[in-house]
Amino acid sequence: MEHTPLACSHHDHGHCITDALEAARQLCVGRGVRLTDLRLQVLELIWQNHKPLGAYTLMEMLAKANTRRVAPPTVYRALDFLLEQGLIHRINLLNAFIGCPSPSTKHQSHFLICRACGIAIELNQPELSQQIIGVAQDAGFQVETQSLEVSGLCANCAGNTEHDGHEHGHGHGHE
Amino acid sequence: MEHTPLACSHHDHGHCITDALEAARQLCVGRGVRLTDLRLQVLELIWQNHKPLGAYTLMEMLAKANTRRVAPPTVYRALDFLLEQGLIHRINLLNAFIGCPSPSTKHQSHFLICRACGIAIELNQPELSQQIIGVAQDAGFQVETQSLEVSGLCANCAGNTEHDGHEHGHGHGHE
DNA sequence: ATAGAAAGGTTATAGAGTAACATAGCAGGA
DNA sequence: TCCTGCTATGTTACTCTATAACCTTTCTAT
Repeated sequence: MEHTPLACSHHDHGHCITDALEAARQLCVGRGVRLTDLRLQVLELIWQNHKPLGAYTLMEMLAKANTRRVAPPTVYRALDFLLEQGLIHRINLLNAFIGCPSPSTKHQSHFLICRACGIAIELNQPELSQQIIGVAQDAGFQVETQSLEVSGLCANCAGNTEHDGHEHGHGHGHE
Repeated sequence: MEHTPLACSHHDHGHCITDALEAARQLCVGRGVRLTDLRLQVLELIWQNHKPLGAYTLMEMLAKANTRRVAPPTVYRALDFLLEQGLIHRINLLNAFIGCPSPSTKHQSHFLICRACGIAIELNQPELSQQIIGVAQDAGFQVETQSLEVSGLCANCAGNTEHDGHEHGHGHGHE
């Protein structure tokens, strides 16, 4: 990560990770479900940064970390568990997964995704959820899950491209 | 389709198709782009009903219709064209594609998707788009595309399951 | 006519996800 | 304690989704 993408710029990310892992541990204990080594390790890898990671990327990371190579079902099962517990979200736009910063409160999946640096910022907008439910109800539709994926440029990347020149669409390499 | 799923219930779908194809033709002429036989045929197949269709399903349909088998790149190129022209939308949740009823006006991709019958209902809610843009701006994020995919039960299916009993999750077969 | 661009054909492969079955590890009860 | 059953993980093979790379055909404009 060359120019430490945006939300990442000004925070101690180690703190994000330890907080997320501790929250996950407590939450699993409270629910009586088992946060095994593998599941914890996958969660930890997902939290390495604020960019969604694909299942196969995670497999490679696990292989590097463990010297053992895990097969797809292994990582998908861990991901399924984490999804069920609300510890991660799936970004359909990218076929990728990202850590949830507030797993203890039930909420919908609303993300801003930067096409330049790849970061995904989770929104916390209950009013937006409510408005969407309202619109759906007007159509007689009974909402179960919401997935909002907004693509564009994050504050950092939009700022950078504007300084660079007037261009805004070349996604200057990032990883 | 046994119990003609919802929005499909009470409309002349042949009309949907002819309207969509005519609109597509005019739009392409106006833009000076070529709506070739293949592209038109793919669009027509997508409009067969209001359910999103996968690329490989389309390939099979093309094979049946044409006696010739087309390879994946062929159908994906047609889909790319139709996406670029706004004639169809991609439903990320399903890896599938669906016709756009109003391709001439630029708009975002907002859908209600029934998990029981598979129908996808496109919303037309500029205020919702605006609210999303507003929320993004508050985070310094510059929006380029929006994808809202709401999953749940459509009016028809919610009604049916409630009458059937108290169950609501068996997605009683539909095709 | 003919060059260049655009569209489509073909082969091969990458990427994402799951089915089915085998094994290991952890629980609680006799 | 041992047994039993459940949960988690390992393994193999496969399906589904999508694209790379290269070639041929078909338009279009001069």
